Amino acid sequence: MASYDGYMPELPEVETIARALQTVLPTRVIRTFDVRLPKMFIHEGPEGVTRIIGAEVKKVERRGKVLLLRLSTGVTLLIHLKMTGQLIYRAKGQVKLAGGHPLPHVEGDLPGKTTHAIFTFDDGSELFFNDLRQFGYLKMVPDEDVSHVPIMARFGPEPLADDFTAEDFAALMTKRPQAKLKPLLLDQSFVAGLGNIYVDEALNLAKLHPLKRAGSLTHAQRKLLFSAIRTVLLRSLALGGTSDNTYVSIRGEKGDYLKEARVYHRTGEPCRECGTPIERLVVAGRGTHICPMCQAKPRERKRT
DNA sequence: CACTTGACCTGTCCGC
DNA sequence: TGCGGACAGGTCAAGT
Repeated sequence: MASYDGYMPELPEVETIARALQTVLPTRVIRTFDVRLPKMFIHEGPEGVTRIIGAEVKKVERRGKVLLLRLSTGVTLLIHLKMTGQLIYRAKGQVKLAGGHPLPHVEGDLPGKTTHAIFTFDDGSELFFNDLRQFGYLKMVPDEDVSHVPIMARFGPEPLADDFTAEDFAALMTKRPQAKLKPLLLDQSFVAGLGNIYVDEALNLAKLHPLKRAGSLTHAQRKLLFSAIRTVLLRSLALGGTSDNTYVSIRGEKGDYLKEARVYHRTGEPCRECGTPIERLVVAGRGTHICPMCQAKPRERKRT
């Protein structure tokens, strides 16, 4: 069945990268910025790299699945890894990455043929942006425009934010009663940062079928789904994310969440709760994994 | 208006 | 052994 495995950096993976970069990049000054595949570097106006070279990295943040590098020159770099993007950091003189070579899809030493942009810093360290499928991008935006970039403007609440409560989540659900749970949770304007892996994981933990309508949930189920989302995200964060195929940390290390995934990538394997084989179906055009026993299929009323 | 589909890409897997 | 097609999926634009 399933052939090539994606790896999908979602909230836990992007957060893992952001935290790691935040420990090494601030106060570093960018000495060179080499864009090998021009379409991966998006910027307005003619200045291009002139606002990047010589800039000091002030802070690294995450919003949804987007990384934000705040620079001292009044611009922010928005980095989206989409499915197969990697950011690999190498200290000066470092020979081997912690995860060992070769990185997925990077044969031999860096840069590889999927390396599309390279930063070098004042201390001799380097940051490589690799992307097998070239869907990702680096977008340079003046600080004052960041919140107006469409992807940023659309984001819904951060599911792990302290001030985002179960009641807030339940209230949002009542506004989308017709929506099916899976496409709703994948919608970044509903809640930011969930992708295919953690939607499947959260729905299974909450014992809810992905085709169930949001409006059909009881209040208890809405709160249960909220806590399930937080549980799977926090657990994955603790394990360094999910490495299905190409995801690695900035030091080349894989994440361990897949080892204890409940349903994702476990088609045919026994449900950890009841032993029933995990099934794969397609919902909203995406591979979807469920336990058919724990997650009862909703009775769909025929439209007349 | 809400939802679905296709495009963007490349490597892997499967069938013939 | 080789080749073509399906598939993987985040986001956006276009279609229903």
